[in-house]
Amino acid sequence: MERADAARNRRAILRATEELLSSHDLSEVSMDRVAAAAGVGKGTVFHRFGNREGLMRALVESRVEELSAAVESGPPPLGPGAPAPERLAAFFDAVVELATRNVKVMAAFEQASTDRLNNPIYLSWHAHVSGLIASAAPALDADLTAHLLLGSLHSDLMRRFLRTGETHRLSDGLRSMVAALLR
Amino acid sequence: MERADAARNRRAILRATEELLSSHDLSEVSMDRVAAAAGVGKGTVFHRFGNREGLMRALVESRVEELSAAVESGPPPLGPGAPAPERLAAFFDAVVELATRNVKVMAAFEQASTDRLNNPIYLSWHAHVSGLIASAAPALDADLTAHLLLGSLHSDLMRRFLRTGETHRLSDGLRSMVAALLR
DNA sequence: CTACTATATGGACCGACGGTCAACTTGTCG
DNA sequence: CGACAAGTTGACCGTCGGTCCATATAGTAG
Repeated sequence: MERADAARNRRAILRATEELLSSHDLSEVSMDRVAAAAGVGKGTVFHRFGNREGLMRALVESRVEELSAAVESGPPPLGPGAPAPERLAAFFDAVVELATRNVKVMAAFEQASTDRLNNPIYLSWHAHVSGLIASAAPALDADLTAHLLLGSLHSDLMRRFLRTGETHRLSDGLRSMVAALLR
Repeated sequence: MERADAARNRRAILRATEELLSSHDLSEVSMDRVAAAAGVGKGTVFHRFGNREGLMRALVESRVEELSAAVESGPPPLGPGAPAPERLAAFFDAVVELATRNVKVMAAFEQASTDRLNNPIYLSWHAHVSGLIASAAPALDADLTAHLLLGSLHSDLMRRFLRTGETHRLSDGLRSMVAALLR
C-alpha cells in the first residue's frame, strides 16, 4: 500500500508537470521546476517516479488508460467484434486524436525515452496493430509494417499539423495508408 | 577562404567524432571527448560547428552528399528519367542502405536535432519524395504521405533490424508500402 | 495515548554536460 | 617583414538529472 501523503504528492507532481508542460517550452520543464511547482522536494519526485522518463511515462499512461480499455473490451469498431481493417482504422483515428490532444506530454515522453521501441505503451500498441495486420493481410510482414505505421506518429509531425489545425489531414492520411496496405 | 589549419582541424574533428561514435555508446560522446580525441581545444569545436547539432549535421551531410548527387543528376532509376514509382522505390532502398551503414551517426544527429522537420537534409528528402508521390498518385496528400513514409525511418527501428541483420526486411517492407500506396 | 517502525521527505550536494569568452597564437598577404 | 584577420584555447559558467541521508511523519499494535 501507498501511504496517504505519498499518494497526495504523486497526484500533485503529475498535475504540476502537466501544467508546466502546457504553459512552458519542453526545455524549460526541468525536474527541479516540477518539484518546485508541485510544492515538494526534488528527492520526492525521484523517489516516486525513479527518473525523468518514469515521470513522463506515468503522465502518458494516465492519458492512455482509457484508450487501452476501449481497445480491449469496448464496443466495436475500436473494441473486439469489428473486422480487422475497421478496427485498425478506428485505432489510428483514436491514437491521432489522443496524441493531438496531448502533444506536449507525448513529446516530453518521447524525448525522455531511452528505448522507444521497448516501453510498455509502444509494445502494447505494436502488438495490437501487428495482430490486426496479420489477420487482415497475411501476406504482409505484420511486425515490421506495424513499426512503420507507428513510427509515422512522432510528436514533431503532430505539432506541425496541430499548429495549423489540420489534424484531420493526419487521420485521413493514415486511414488511406492503412486502406492501401490492406487492399 | 578557410585557413589551412582550420580546415585541418575541421577534418580532424569530424574524423574523431566518427571514430568515437563507432566505438562508444552515444551517451558517452560528449563535446569534451570529441575535442580531446581530435587533439584540439573545446572552443575550436564550437567555433567550427556552432553547437552539437551543427557537428552532427556536418557529419551526416558528409555521408549524404553522394546520395543527393545521385538523386539530382545520376542514372535512373535513382536519378531523373525513370517513372516516379520506380524512382521512389529506388530512393527508399538507397536511404535504408545509407542509414543502416551509418546508424550511429544518424542516431546522433536525430538526438541532437531540435527541429527534425526543418533541417536541410530532411527538407530535401521530403521535397523529393513528396514531388514523386504527387506525380505518381495525384489523389494522395503528397506532402503528408511523404512525412509519414520518412517518419518511419527513425534510428531506433534501424538499430533493431540492423542488430539481427535483417535490413532487407526494412527495404522490402518500405517497397511494398510504397507500392501499395501508388497502386 | 504511547511506542515503534516502515515509509516518505527535502534540499544540499555531485559530476557531467553544452556552451561562452577574453587572452593569446598563427596563417596569410601586401 | 609587419600587421591584421582568423583561429585557438581551456578555465569558467549556469543548469541539468540524479543521489543521499538526516529528519519527520503516517500507520499500527498494545
